[in-house]
Amino acid sequence: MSPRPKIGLDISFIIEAAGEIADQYGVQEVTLASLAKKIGIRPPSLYNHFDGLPGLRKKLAIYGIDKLYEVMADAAIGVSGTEAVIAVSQAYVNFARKHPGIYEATLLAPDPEDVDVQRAGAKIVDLSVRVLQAYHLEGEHALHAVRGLRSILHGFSALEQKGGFKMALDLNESLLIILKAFLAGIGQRDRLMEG
Amino acid sequence: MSPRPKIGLDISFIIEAAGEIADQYGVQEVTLASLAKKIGIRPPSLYNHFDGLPGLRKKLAIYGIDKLYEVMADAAIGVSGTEAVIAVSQAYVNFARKHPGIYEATLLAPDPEDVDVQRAGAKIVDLSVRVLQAYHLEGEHALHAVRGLRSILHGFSALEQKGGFKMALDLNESLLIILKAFLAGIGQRDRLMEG
DNA sequence: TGATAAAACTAATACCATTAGTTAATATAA
DNA sequence: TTATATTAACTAATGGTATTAGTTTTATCA
Repeated sequence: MSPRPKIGLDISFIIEAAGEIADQYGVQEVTLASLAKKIGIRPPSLYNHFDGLPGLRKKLAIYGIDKLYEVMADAAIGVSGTEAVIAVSQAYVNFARKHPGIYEATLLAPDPEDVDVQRAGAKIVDLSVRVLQAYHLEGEHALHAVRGLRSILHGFSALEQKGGFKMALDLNESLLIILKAFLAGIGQRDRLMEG
Repeated sequence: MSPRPKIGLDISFIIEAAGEIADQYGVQEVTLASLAKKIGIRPPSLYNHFDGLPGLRKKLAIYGIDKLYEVMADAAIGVSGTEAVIAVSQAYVNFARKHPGIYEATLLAPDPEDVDVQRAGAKIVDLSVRVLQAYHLEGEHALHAVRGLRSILHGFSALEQKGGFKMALDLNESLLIILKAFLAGIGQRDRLMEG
């Protein structure tokens, strides 16, 4: 059928290089110029591998979402209930800490509605739904809970990264307390009755 | 002492113009070129008002934080307890919806450790602490709770903006459920005993 | 071996921030 | 009121950026 591409730079290799730049210098430093320099080619040559800077950002976003999913799924192995939610959450936050640039790139896709981006993100949503099923939430309540968990995890990660938490107070302890509070609130049935 | 500046463009006017560009076209479109064009001067002239693009970003961040604080403080008037927390939270999220570019700029200061930026942000933290005092949290617990609330609000706002919530599910309902769950969990004393 | 297609390249363009140096106008001081 | 100092605009020039067009090299396949 279609002839194999000539032996050149592998697209995965290129995206990984972009991820390294993002983690090391920040996602804004991922330019066609810096990326080309890192892998030893000229900027225009990159257009053979993706559609300009927007194309690179999309591929990097999907790459990051996939990597994030992997560490979350791995953390979910062998645990259940609240313990599983916390393990998955800590994996999420630790990924953002270890790969600040790649994590930031996960939300920097030029078009969030893009099918490929959506499909990658859906896996994380599905995993979150499964892990929260221990709380036996009814119907839409499970979806609200997923939004809450994701809001906490992204908000916490982003604020930690951008220097939003300035107090001298243990960050891991904060995360644990926040998660436990949210999960306890999600778990109780009569929450809506009170004052 | 120091002579008054000649009648020229007011810095507040310039920053407001930058905010309009941010809200209309996205914060990435706030360039010295686009801003100069909007206010009818040449790009280099802007250097008389702030120190290049980083200087503009810092001023825009502080401007946004101040505006966000205003709507939050206004929402806190005449309410107390859980009602106050929810009112302030909704004001936060609504500000991010109404001013997506300005909101995004609040976290885009070139140096988050900058004294002026910190001072602006501290007012929001203080307000959050005061509003959460209804829960009579002991010592550090109040600070963990503030971090949690801020994580939820920023995470929710950012994900809503970046298209992170794709399900057809009412967003305001999600926010309310998330907040009530978190606050219920924060409120109960024996949370740490369970499973 | 020869044809094809991929992937590199050079050259050129347009837009961006930034710096240097200049000019005009205003406010302050005598 | 006049002279001076200061502010805020300007033009011109530089270097970095993405991007397009057109060319060349090279690997793969028939």
